[in-house]
Amino acid sequence: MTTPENPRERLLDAAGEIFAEKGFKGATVREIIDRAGVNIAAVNYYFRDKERLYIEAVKHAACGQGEEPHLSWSPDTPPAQKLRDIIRFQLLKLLDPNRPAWLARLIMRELIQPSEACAELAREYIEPRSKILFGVVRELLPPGTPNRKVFLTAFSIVGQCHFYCSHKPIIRILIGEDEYQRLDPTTLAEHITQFTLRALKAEE
Amino acid sequence: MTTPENPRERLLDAAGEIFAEKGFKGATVREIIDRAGVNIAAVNYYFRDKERLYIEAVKHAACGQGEEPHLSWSPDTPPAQKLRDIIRFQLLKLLDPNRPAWLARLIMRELIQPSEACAELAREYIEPRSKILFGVVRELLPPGTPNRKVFLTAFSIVGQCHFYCSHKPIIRILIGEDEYQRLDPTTLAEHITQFTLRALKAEE
DNA sequence: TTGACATTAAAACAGTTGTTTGATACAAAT
DNA sequence: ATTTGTATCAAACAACTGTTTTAATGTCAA
Repeated sequence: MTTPENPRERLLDAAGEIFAEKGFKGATVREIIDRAGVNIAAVNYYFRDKERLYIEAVKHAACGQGEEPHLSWSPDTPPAQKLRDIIRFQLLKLLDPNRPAWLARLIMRELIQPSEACAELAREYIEPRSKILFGVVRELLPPGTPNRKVFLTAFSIVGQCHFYCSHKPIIRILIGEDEYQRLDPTTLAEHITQFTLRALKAEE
Repeated sequence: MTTPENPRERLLDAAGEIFAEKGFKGATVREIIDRAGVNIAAVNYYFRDKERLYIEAVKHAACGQGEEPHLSWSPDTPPAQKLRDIIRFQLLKLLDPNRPAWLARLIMRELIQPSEACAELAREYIEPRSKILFGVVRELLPPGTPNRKVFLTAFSIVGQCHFYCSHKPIIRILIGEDEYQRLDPTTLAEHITQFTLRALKAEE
């Protein structure tokens, strides 16, 4: 990512990063303008104040996040393979250090303390994705399985995945830094997939 | 819960609440001492500074929240029953409406932005508890199962439980308020236990 | 060149922050 | 009664915060 030369976007980039890292109160405008390499008066000039900068930074981060590779299967793909793809895709997105990780933190902050900035973000982003998982789970379960069982199963899957992201600091302490480093997304994806498939296969 | 009259605990209670609500930076010591009804110098007197107050407040909220019924089984308890007890116990604690709601937010803040409190909490509180779960999982898996598989399995279990706490707002949106209200801890515990036991039984 | 406008710069502002001070009240022990 | 130590208080402190001001700079058309 090349750093843009116009101060407005430089501010947005720096702000998104630092706001995600330290929260709204924890981040100072001086630190932001310092990383952006602009004068402090620029935040008042391009945005009204710190809060307006925050809102714009969140929107900028959410929209500018590049296109995602869509999950699309051929009609005869076995549901077990679809499940594997979903889990792997999710874990890669949650744990890949190459990806800008601070967007996830921004969203987790909004989970705890929602602001109007990204209130609708979770809804527009998560809901369509969960619909896909619900469908695959329904394929894997016996026909006529009640709705409740479907999403309980789906939550068991997603819960396993997100745990490695949301509770990362604690996992790191529990199993030690060395062991943690060996937990690559592919290994985890395979474990969760097998774990889930066994639980579902024994279902009937 | 009656408010204690000694300033130290009054500070801890007020601090936990406000830190959870606004985060470490967002909360001011003046607001805390105001709610606690003590003088501002008390935070320096009983704790060294704001940060030490924060650490103690987190630990106080996580651990000191009433005595826990200890998990103790007779030597001939089958491991499957132990697992069921652990899951049920955990979910009851995570979703108990009597438990102040701000406790979860406080811990989630630590997960997003770990401070020294997170490390102390993990070592003093979480580690001993996880040891118990690791032991039960080891009983459930075939003898000689490698360590990594043990805690991957344990994380699959804990991940399923904590998901209902950490992602509560999203679950509420996804399945609707009515359906959410019907998700009592007992139902969830039974689902997760069955799900896990099936995954492990098919193991061999 | 001149003037108007957009942009950047440094400094100052006013308010809030965490923290410390020094005095005071109270109790128990000498 | 005097001393000793604990606990509490109002007040002040120094540092940092977001924001504003004011001046300087650059750009481009007339």
